[in-house]
Amino acid sequence: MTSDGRVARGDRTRTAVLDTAVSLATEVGLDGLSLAQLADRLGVSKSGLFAHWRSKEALQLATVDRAVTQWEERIVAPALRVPRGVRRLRALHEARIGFYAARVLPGGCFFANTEFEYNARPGPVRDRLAEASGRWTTFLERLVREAVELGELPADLDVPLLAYEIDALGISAVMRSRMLDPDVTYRHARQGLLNRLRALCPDPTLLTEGPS
Amino acid sequence: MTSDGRVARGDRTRTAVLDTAVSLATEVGLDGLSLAQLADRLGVSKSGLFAHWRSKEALQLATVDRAVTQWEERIVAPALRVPRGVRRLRALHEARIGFYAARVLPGGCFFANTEFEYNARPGPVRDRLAEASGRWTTFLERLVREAVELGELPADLDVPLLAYEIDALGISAVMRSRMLDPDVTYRHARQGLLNRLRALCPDPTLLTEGPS
DNA sequence: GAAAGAAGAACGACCGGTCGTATTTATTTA
DNA sequence: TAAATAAATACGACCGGTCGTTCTTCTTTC
Repeated sequence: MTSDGRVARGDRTRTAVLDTAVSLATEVGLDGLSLAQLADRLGVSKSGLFAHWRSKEALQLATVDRAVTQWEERIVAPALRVPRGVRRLRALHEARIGFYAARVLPGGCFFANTEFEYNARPGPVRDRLAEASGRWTTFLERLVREAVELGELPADLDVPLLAYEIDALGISAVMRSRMLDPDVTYRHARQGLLNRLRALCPDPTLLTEGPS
Repeated sequence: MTSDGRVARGDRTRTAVLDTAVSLATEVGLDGLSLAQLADRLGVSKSGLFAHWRSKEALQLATVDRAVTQWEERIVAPALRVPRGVRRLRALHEARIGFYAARVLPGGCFFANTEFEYNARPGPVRDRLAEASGRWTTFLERLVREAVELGELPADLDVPLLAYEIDALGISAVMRSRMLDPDVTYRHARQGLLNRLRALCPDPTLLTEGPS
């Protein structure tokens, strides 16, 4: 951004490049991303990329950041527009499934490919992903805690454990939907959360309607 | 194997190479595996590998097969030595967690790195992994069904759904243990399964003791 | 001495990265 | 307003290095 708030022309092209980089890395992996291929898809020359990022690693880092932003825009933001409580928990779950379902069919999904490439390998990329994972976990636990405070879930609930169980249903949905039948996978992921909440939630009317 | 059942000398060296390849791919990923590095670690020359496999791709495929075998020896086989029913389900879960925990700390884990590299990318590697995933799912459902038939779980249980939920707790344990704290992750994975079974199992004595 | 096997140099292809040049864009001058 | 100049950007060619793969050479063994 320029100092007066307008979006500089360079920033626009940067974002366009990064969006393409995310979608390319979604297909071939962040490691498999080659600058020649990226430049080809963008219709620019390879050396032009070095005008915006000093190295491939810098571009990869920016790509990760962009993917994190996309994730939060696509999953976190919509859920926050739903009333808090278990309804919001289910909306988040649904948004997550939808996010992956939408991208799994044409190609892959950035996080599904990237987190597993880089986890446990020290380095700046891993650090960013670990940071994003931590933010995500904290966010999930906050949502569960809010539902408890609203009285929609038992007061003596193990909040981190339920957050983990919810996350588990989402993660496995991502993974299994790409190896096995996506339809039954997503159905199981939805039903699993519904069962879990039904067992905990004293007010059944909160769970009667389908996913928002 | 030779026709009379003895293990041919060539097969022994092939297996040794593949074990090293699995452990190397566990660290750098199946894509990141380079023949020079593999030959180095084996103390042989790069061209020697071409005597056993006609191309790198053939060696990668054999590496995947070897990893699947290791998985089944390390996780499935021990669980089958435990009495069937919910005890066996918990033993399988525990074996899975232990398998990953043992390999996560030094480096990575083959499947955690590889399945996500290759899922949704068509090709022979993906096909093998999908096939192994299907076998695993079928196996899990068989174990759940056996517990139902023993009367340890309700007769009207949704078997595939519970199998999915169990698998979900394992998958997410693998994933999260590498980005976030492994100890709390594995604890959640164990407790999650215990809670789920406790809610279903009419006989509490089956769940009193700790993991085998 | 001949056959077999492994070792290592040599190959084409591709990678990330650099550089000199041409083309576009913006600013100044008449 | 139109022409001229300055600045920024994009481009294709090229470099060193690594990859998978092949081919030649040398050692070993019967």
